[in-house]
Amino acid sequence: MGKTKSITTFEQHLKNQYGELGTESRDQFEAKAKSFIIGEMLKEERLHAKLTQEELANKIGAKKSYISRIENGKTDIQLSTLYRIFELGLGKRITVSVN
Amino acid sequence: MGKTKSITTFEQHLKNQYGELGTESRDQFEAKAKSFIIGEMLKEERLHAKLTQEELANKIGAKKSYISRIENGKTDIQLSTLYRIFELGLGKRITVSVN
DNA sequence: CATGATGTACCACAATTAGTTAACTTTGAA
DNA sequence: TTCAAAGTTAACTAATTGTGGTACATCATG
Repeated sequence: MGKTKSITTFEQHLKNQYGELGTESRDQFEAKAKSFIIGEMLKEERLHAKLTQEELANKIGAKKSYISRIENGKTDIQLSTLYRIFELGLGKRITVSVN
Repeated sequence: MGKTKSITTFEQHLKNQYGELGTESRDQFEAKAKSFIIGEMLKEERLHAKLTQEELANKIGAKKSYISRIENGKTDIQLSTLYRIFELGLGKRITVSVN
């Protein structure tokens, strides 16, 4: 069974990192929250696979600094990147579903 | 219950659209296949909501041509774009899970 | 503490998406 | 068939990811 994380779990954490909602819209805030969640999932899976950021980066032809940025939710990644990292890099299967 | 589509479903369709696997790598091929699947999901949900591409575009502050490109899998979108379209535009919830 | 391994931040640039406009094509209904 | 609405495509610009490289920070452990 796959793991799914709720956005609410990280809301407080994000407020600490980015400050209270104010200047930015709710949408932008949620986008950051979701990048953060993806990052958390990646870190979890990477550690589970016992790989360092550098090893994972090598597997997909990227640099460790890039993996770090994604894990910390600092960048909005493309779908193809999501697949490349999880499937090519970690041998996991990504599923996107609409509810 | 959310809908999930398999990549294999569209493999033949993609071969028709892009030709046989050859010059491009399997990875690139799968990336296209997945963009296509996302597009199919979007079209399905949009029609279910009884919206035209233009109406959906207006809801998220975009143009109909952009929606069309996504529905036809012609562009590799960012995660934030995926969320914006489905959640803001269609009121649906996107879930990304790792198996 | 000292050292090496791991992870993060910063800066710069190339490649690609995001977004617009406008023309063209398809579809469906009168 | 005609016409308008809906959808597709191309061309182009602007914004941002993707990427490399380097320096810095953190962590674990002898």
